[in-house]
Amino acid sequence: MAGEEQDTEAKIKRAAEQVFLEYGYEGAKIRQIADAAGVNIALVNYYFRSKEQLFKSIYMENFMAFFGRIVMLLNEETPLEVKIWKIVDRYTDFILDNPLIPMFVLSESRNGGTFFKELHVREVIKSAYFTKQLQEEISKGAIRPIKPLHLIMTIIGNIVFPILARPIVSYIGDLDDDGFRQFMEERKKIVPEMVMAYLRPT
Amino acid sequence: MAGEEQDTEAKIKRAAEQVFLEYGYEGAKIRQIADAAGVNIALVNYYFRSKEQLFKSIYMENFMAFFGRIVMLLNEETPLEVKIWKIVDRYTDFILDNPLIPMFVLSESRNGGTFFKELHVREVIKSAYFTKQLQEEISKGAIRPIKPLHLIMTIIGNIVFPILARPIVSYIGDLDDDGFRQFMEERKKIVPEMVMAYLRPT
DNA sequence: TTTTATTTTAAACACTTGTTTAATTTCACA
DNA sequence: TGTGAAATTAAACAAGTGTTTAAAATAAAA
Repeated sequence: MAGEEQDTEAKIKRAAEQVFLEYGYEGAKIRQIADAAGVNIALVNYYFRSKEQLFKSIYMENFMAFFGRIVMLLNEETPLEVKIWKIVDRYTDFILDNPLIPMFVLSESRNGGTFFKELHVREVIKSAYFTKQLQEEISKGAIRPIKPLHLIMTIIGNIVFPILARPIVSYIGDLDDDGFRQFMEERKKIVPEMVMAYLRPT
Repeated sequence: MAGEEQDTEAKIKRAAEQVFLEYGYEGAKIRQIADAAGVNIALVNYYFRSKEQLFKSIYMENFMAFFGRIVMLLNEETPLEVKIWKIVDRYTDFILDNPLIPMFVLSESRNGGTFFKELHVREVIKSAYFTKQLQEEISKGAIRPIKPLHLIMTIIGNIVFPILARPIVSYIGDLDDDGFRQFMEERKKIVPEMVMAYLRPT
């Protein structure tokens, strides 16, 4: 079975990611991570020095997955309306495949845990093609004026919020897993239509 | 100074609410709560039996504040468009006054912590006047068809999501407290306009 | 094989956790 | 004023926490 087993360090990291994503920093326990990885607890510190350092590396990766995906989609060189439809479609799929990432990334950034600043996210956004593209469309009078941050918040919020509120949404709508997925699929049509209805000049 | 000091039980509960809202269930420590209340740690269990029970009562109250406010606004007997403008305005103010509630309510409901089911929220929504009103407007052809849950998610998500992502939003937009508040004020106009632009038949 | 470095382990460490106990103080009321 | 219940406290408890240590097992190098 050559190649089936991965090296210990990767095994620990994979286990830690799963546990951190489900329970958060405070809720995750080193022993639980070690158990999930099938290794001795001392090995966790042997490879990663401390719980905090292990957490940080995992947080960074997930923040980049969460955020980098948005930036990537925003900067594709497609016409604005096509792009908006595509963002909603692709990002919804991404979030459905990784439903724990948004709550993890957002909830762990509330109490001073702002080491995402190290990633220079602001510069990435400001220099983004999307910002320029939006400004041009506004200048042409093709769409109504709106700040990029408002548009991004609207698009992403409409996709991500139902995931964050999923237990409540599923309960209220009486939805099982398939039902919830279908609910999200329906939003792939509603959200871009709503955004475009707003942007189109009257 | 009669009436200035409240009774011990209330003092503990107020302190616990503040600590739980900021740090979550796992992050909050009994000793921190007792310190914030200025009482001996044994008193916390004396009045509330256990951490879990204290947490639950606080969670329930905040869930009701978060959710009851929505239901209340949804069920006012005003024309639909007026109502949507009013919901966004009032709920934004509510959330700005209680910015920690959304993350608290949502993040603590991810891991099986689903005791909000005890509150019979589903029935409240289904029997809501809003649901009926929406159906009537659709039948009349006054607005385009949409499921109530989609409309509610869209409205609430557009208000609440920026609050959940506030550290990131503030960082990207380079906003201080006033700047963020102004950002939210701008949304009071954008969100209802977007929703109405979608709902109005072509 | 012998030697050296790397990896893994069992056990303990020092500290924090929620909770309980038993004694003390406070206070209403007879 | 004296009595008993309620409120409060210091201290301890048992279990759980992240981390470290020192020895053992494994792998690599000589």
